[in-house]
Amino acid sequence: MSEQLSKTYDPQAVESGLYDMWEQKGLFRPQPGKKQETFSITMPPPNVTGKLHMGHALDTVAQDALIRYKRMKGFETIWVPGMDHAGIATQSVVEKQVAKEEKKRRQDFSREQFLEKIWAWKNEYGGAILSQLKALGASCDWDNFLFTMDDHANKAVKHCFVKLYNSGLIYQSDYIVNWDPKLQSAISDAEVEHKEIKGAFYHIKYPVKDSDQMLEIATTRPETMLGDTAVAVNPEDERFKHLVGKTAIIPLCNREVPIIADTYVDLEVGTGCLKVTPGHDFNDFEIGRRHKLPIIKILSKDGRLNEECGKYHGLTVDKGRKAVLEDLKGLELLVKVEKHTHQVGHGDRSKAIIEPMVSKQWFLNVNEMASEATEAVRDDRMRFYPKGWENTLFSWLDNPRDWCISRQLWWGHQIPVYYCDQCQHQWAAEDRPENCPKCQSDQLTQDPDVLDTWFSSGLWPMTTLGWPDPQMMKEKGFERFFPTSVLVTGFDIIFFWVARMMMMSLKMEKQVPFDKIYIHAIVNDKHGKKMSKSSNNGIDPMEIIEQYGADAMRFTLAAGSGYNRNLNLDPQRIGGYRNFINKIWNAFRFIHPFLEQADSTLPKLSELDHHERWILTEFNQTAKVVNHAMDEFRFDDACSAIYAFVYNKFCSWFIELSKGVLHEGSPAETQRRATVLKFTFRKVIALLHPMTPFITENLWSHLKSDDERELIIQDFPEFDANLDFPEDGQQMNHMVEVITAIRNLRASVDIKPKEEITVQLFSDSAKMSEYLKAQQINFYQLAKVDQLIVSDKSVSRPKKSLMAATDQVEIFIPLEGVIDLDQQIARMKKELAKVEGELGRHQKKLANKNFADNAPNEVIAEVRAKADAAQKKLAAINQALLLFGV
RNA sequence: GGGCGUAUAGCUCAGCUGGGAGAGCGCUACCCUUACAAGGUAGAUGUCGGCGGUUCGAUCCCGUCUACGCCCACCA
Repeated sequence: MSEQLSKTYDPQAVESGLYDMWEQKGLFRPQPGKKQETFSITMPPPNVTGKLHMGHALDTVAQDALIRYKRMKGFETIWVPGMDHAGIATQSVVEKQVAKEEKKRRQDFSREQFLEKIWAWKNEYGGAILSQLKALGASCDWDNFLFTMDDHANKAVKHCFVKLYNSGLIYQSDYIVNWDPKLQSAISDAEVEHKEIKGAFYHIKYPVKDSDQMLEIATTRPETMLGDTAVAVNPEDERFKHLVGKTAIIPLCNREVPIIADTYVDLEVGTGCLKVTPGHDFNDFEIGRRHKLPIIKILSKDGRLNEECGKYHGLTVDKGRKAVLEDLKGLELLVKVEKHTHQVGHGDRSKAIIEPMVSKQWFLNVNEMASEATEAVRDDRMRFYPKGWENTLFSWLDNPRDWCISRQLWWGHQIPVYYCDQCQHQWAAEDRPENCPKCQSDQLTQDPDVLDTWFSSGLWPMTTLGWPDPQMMKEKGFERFFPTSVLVTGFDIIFFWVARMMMMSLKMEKQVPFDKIYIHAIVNDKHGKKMSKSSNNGIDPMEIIEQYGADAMRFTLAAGSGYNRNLNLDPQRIGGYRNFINKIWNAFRFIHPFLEQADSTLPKLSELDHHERWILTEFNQTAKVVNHAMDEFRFDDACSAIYAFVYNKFCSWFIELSKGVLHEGSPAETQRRATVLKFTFRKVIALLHPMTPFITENLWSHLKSDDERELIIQDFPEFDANLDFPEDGQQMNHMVEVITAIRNLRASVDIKPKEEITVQLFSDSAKMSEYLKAQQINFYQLAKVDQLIVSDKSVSRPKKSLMAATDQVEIFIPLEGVIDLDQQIARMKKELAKVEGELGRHQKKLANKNFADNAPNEVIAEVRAKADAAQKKLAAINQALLLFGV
């Protein structure tokens, strides 16, 4: 007890060492608790290339708060951390590095060589984010850490793939996909972002063979005409009906193509004639299928025009477009150019313009899996918080398109499909086979593609718990922890990730992957703008932690998190909550010297005094609110309840009221008060621990007894009916009201804080009078009232005084000759008007027959009570005004 | 084009199943009161986006308009 406590809270000093202590003592590991229930969370694995940003911080804080809450409640908890190999992102980083340092391209290396480079990079630079999670206080179980490219994860992926392959859900097909020319890989629909681009409609004439007629088509992508294999019109279109079945000639390449009729063509749009490019347009691909049109690919992997394009071969799409237009102009086939803005797909990673392109890819048929997932949400086996997000999920799952799962990358899980070079047999296998099962040849080739990163992510909640290895599942407690309790994530990956986990888990294990899904807000800057490098409005969590401490940042994020979808973060708020942490710190400094006098248990309840019963009651209410809020993921409500209790109850009143007792009370009183202070404060920091683990654990070390363990595994406070004293609560509220009124009166005439005053109170209630008399000493401490006279209302009131009234008590401060009478009268008249207004409203309501007939009884009673109180107040003020001669 | 969401104090946001509005920050005044000036006490501020409707009563429910977000979508 002899150590010096700094006057202000110093986050660096307070927080340091605690994380290592928790970890070294194994407190993050699952431990059976008193509840006999489990609570598990799988951490959304951050990218190996990632740095902590505010979004992660919020995600982490929400999860950690839940885990700590449940751990303290006595659940056996596990929070499994991991890291994602982030196929595209990581490969790009290393490609850039190699380009810079060695002036080489990926293709200059063998696959094995390049993968070695990526692993080397990963081991050296990857995972910086993990230590940042620790700085935040994330109490995850590092012993169960998993990297998505670890052997075990790889086995899980292969196991799943083979199962799906053998059941026929995974198939290979020449299909039109989103091709990212920068990555030179296919990407899935979900990875395409549509952005508005200013382009143009080019109207082009196609000659009709053996005629002088021309068909006018409109397109935003004229260069794709080099791949046209038909022109389509609507079968009902009178303008073109007679041309159906004839042949059109594609200019520039002079290809003869059929003119076909297809209902897809809209009579109203464009010219009514549609050029059909099955190789490079999603709709045209479908039309092509219906009409068995040939497919001509005009682009190479890097997005340039290929050898099909004759003289345009080698040009980029952009240059090709210009050249094509130039030539059309020369042939007088370019009719007009209209400005037009339209949506163009971009790769969400590479930002490159996506080219629809036919290529051979692997697909997962998700039809059935999607409806299984939908059903599981509809019948409440999984529940979204807030519930509204399930619509977002449904909108996607309700019209599923097969998922393109192959990527033409090296970094990732290589597709476990093998080809026999001898007999062309193709099959999938979990372990690399030695021989072809058909012809026994040992000349085998594995499919070169890797799987979409989200394929492995989709298995994540299972993989991290040992699936599908029976031994490992046993060790990691799959039985106990799966389905996981809650998934905490942002709405931006509902499609990418949440939906995929649902599908995979239901397919593989016939179980949902999690019971609840808490979707938290996206963190923006204080004006609601997305934080981004280009706007330069990002707030770096690590800088905040350095400046204000992890606890202040955590509390800020938690206080801003409920069912909202945006959290607009104002750094000033963090400062405000840092002050709150400081408040806690100083409350402790106040209690600190008295700890030695405190007992370790509360005295008999009958011995507690009024204020002690009151603070225990208030704490009880707070604990109730916090528990409820935490169960519903209302971190905002939990935080504000604690915040209000600490400031408005514990510090402002209980500590203030305790000063007299502690300094001037009898030894027994002092000891009792010290005991209650300690008892309550211990509870408060326990209640706060999920939000602000560092300072609370630090303070706990001063407050715990020798045989008690760390706060992180202490009981979480809950409502305790034995410590609930409603009557004391009500009385105390009256006293607070009276004291506030006195302070108010003092302020109104600038009575200096140090100046002592006399106050006369009048009340009709004997009980109230008695109570107020008993509180006399507190009036001195809280409002510098050195003389308090309490009388019943038969006693005449002092003249020319400061006067105020509550519904039960009249308050007079006699200051004859000192006060400005007119000023006081004006103040009282203002108050009078306010109360009159209130009363009028209530009376009007009560007089309304419809109200009396229809409103519920309790509402009527409430209004009547309010009217009553207003009436009494009004009478008191009126009477006082009479005394003033008004 | 469809869908979702948001409009409440100067700023950022709460407001539970309808009974007449709250918090934090900021602001004003006065205080270095022996836990804390990262503090204390007191205070000011709102046609609860507009217009209709339901109801005894609407910030809350319904309709509609306006503004701003976000998501989805193949209008060539």
